[in-house]
Amino acid sequence: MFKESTTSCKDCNCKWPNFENLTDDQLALIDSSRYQARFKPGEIIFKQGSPTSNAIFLTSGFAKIYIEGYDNKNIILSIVKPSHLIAGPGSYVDNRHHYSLAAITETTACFVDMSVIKKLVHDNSSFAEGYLKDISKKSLNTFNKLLSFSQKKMHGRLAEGLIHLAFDVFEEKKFKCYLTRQELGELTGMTKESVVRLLKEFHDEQIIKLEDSYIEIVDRVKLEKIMVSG
Amino acid sequence: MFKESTTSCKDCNCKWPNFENLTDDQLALIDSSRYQARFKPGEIIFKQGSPTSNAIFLTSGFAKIYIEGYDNKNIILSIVKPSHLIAGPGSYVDNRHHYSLAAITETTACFVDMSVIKKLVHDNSSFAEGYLKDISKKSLNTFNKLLSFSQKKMHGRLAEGLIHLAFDVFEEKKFKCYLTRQELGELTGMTKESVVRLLKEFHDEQIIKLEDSYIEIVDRVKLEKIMVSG
DNA sequence: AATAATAATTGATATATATCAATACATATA
DNA sequence: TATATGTATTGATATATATCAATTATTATT
Repeated sequence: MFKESTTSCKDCNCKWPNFENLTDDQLALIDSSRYQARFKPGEIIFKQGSPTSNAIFLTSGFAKIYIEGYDNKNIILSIVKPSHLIAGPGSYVDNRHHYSLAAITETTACFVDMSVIKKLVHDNSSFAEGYLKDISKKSLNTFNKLLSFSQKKMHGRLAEGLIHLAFDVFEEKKFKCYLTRQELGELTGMTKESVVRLLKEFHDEQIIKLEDSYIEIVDRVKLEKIMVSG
Repeated sequence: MFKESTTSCKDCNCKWPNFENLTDDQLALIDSSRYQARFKPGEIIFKQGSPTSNAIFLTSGFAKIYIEGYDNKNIILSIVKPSHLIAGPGSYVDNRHHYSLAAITETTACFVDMSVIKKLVHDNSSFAEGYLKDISKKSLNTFNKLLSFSQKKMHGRLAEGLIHLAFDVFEEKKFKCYLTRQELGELTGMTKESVVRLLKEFHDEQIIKLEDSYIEIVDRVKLEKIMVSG
């Protein structure tokens, strides 16, 4: 990990949409407190338990947000990409991260001092509302995860995970799956062995196609059916 | 359910702590938009999917917040009591409730127009921060629920649920358990039959004591051990 | 290119927990 | 008081999924 400095926030093409609510001065404030760093796949950007000193914005690459649970079992909450805010709910509770963030590809990230974000939340009510919307949306995602994990069977959860990866994260029906089988399991709540078996099953039934490190959604309709029914 | 009108917000002894951040005028605004109603056990206060027109504050009694999942299986997210805000994350996303709220005891509740709350969030940044803190805290609770549900075994989850009920909700080590076995299952992620069997097991091991509709935490230390290890 | 380390795969087995079915109990209703 | 409805309990059985163990690929390192 080494430091790097590129553009300014003002002309960043992957800035958080909520930054539109800031004045030029306010955006400049973010810019001045910001620093950028690069991470290799697997490197930890921040760690569960550490202080929430910074908000993070990816400027390139993908990373995983994951809860480190009991005996080394993780739950991947989401795969994040540029133009999203990454600031845990801990920032407004106990100033601690309640999950970890790690790069899954080569990644560049901007660090913005959390006190600057908080100041802007305080000074600019539209920005505060944008922040509120953001964490509300994330809260709903967690609800959905809770529901999936506790009421769906493996097939349904894996289908859901694959659809999410293809259409929300990588935005390609055929995508390079940077996640290991282990990580796919952490995303969908099952063991890596089960992931292997089910992926093979979906492949054999020609719902998906496995090719090298690529996964292609072949029959989206069927996969969605499995997602809702299973 | 019939309407009822008692005190004002100003001298309500169970108002949401974040109301301290409001001016007298702002609190009066809430007061004027507020109306109060009474519910019998089991009655639904609001329903998942309905518009988030109002924020709710209980003034007496207990209620359950629950997600209605697939084939009539619910997840009870929490048991709520007076002096807490009840306003789903949907208010800032799609204006729909993503969970239902139902009384579990005789309950009185205040309804406050959500547009008033939103106006105050917009006008009063301290109030907005209080709101932010509140939903952040709830978000962390959901993380914990996700973790419990996906990584703990039944024993651990039940122990966690009982401790929560005794010490956070009813605030008595011996409490009248208004929840049915079915509901205890929805709270802890298991079937009613499993609840029955495990409660009996805890009772036989003298960790808890079951007496009529009361549950008493007899050996809190042991129960906490089960909670973290299970 | 050779070796080590990590990830993927496969099969056999164990286990936690749900489901089903029947009965007993409690509470509400006529 | 009798009847109906919902809830609690118990036991037997089914099943989804994890765990364990061994093998094969793949990727990184010397």
